Amino acid sequence: MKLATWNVNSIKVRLPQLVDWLAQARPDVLCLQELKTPVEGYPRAELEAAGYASAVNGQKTYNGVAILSRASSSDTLADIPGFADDQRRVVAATVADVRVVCVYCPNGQSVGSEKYEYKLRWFAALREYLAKERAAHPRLAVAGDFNVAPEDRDVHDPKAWEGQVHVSAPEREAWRALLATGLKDSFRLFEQPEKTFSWWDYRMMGFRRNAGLRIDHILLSDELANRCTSATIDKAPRRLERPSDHAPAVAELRAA
DNA sequence: ATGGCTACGATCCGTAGA
Repeated sequence: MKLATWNVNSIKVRLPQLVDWLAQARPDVLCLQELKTPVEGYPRAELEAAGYASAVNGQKTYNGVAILSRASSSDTLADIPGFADDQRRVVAATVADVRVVCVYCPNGQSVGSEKYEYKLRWFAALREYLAKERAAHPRLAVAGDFNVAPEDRDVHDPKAWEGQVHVSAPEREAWRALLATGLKDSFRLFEQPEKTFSWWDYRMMGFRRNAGLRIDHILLSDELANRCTSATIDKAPRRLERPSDHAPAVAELRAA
């Protein structure tokens, strides 16, 4: 099974690139973030024509997530149960024998801001929810835009970013608390090239300078981590005209 | 130089992203 995640920064703008990428990469499951459209505007028919079913949790203008799958999905769940939130950031579904949770974690704006406090509250709620998913599903994958660079090697310029949002100690602690529910960062199961990132600022020629962060992740329960044969970031879509500022992360699992 | 793009929905600027 090939699992992927991609923050597309508007599914309407990126639909042609998305359809091309699906045809070329042929993931079995793709988690999408920042759809920026309500479910009524979601291009379900176009993606069905491309061979993919969709579980969608949409919202006008902001946020919005979906799980695309070649096989049909079941037991779809929108949002974090019991966490009052008007931002559509989570959708979960079961595909074949794998429970998939797609997340668009809050940005946090700046350390100490109201949005930062929201980010930390949100991560605490996500952790409680994932602990339950993990207890119910030994084969669990959690994929998305986490808006956290877990370690300094996930940051192009750790000195410049020190203490900033995406790398601050409380955010990294919240990240480790997610892993402590029984999940592994698939990317770090393998030797990786240095300075591999998943997001680059649109400004200041961020991509050309490889001034990026690794903030898009695929977490796997132990059972799936044991089946994982590769974990990569596909930079090709970031090179296109009018790209998303994020690149897809991909993890491959061998059959059980 | 604390800006610089990009998307959106409101209008020709403000909000948000990271």
